Amino acid sequence: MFLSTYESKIDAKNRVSVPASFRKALGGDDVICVWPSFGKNKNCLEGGSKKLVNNLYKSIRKMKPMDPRRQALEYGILGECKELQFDGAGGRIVLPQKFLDSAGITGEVAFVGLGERFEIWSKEALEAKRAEFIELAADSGEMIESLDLDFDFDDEDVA
Amino acid sequence: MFLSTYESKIDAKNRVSVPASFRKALGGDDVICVWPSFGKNKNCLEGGSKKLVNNLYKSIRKMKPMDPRRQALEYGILGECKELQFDGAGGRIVLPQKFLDSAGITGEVAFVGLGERFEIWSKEALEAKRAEFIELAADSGEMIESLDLDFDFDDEDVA
DNA sequence: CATCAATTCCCATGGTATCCCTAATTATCG
DNA sequence: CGATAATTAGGGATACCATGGGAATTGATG
Repeated sequence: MFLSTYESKIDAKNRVSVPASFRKALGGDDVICVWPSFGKNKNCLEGGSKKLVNNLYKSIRKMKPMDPRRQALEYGILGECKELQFDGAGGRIVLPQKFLDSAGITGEVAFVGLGERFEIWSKEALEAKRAEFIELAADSGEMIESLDLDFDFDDEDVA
Repeated sequence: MFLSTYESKIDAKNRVSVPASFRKALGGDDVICVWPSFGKNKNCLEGGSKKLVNNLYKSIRKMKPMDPRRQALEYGILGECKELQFDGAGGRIVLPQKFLDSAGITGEVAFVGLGERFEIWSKEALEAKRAEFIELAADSGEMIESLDLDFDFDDEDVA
């Protein structure tokens, strides 16, 4: 499970360190999947394990062929997704220039863990985004307690 | 179940002892999850077991993708939550500097048990907060008696 | 076939976080 | 009240991680 936010730098070769905890969450996988987010006001990259993309693919195949949502997912994710390999023991990946451009990333990036997927933001863009939703957020305690958290949990469900 | 309030000090390495009773409430888990509260006037950290976060995650996944509450929870909790490991047998965790800053914590902290979750306050901030509550609280006896306490209680339900 | 550019691989280093051992304080029990 | 255990707190050594640079490899081009 990807959690928390980590900041990291991109070097002249477009290399970036994937946070160690994210690598652990991959459970030994030596690849990671990344694609540009196509949400309206989400100027970032998204990513996850190979398994996540596989599951996504399975879900897509269950949708009706002409469903516009299906097409959006097919072209937006499967069609754009890159399987990036870690550089040796360093735990770095190389982000394609095209991806960096589309997310407006230059020097510093932030990895944001969101459960079974994560997002990669330009550091500044993320700060702006955060300010935006904190406005919207009510009291987090209330929000938590409004949820049904009282059920048994099976660890197998979440990596 | 996290109950009561305990005070504790932060050392130069940002280490803090988690109250023994809280550790027992975790039932042998060697990690604890903490994130900054994003409520408007809640200048503290929140935390709970890994299981709590997992359940939270499951609840979030049931919400509509574009629900602003969902995004607030995703970015506010999952995106911020750190899985902190206990330092050996000592029962201490290291709080990230960022967290301390956001909660205005310097030297002394207070753990406040709230059932499934707990809060970590700067000692002074909590005292101020308490004074505020006591202002608001009318007759606490009446308040307790207004609750529905007439049900069977099963110890198993609460860790 | 030679040259240049781009990418991949490998090692080096500085900083940080983790682990381990020890002392002081507090709680528990006889 | 005294003795023992458990918890909290402090400091040093170690391992890990993020990052930088250089060498080797590949691929494209003339």
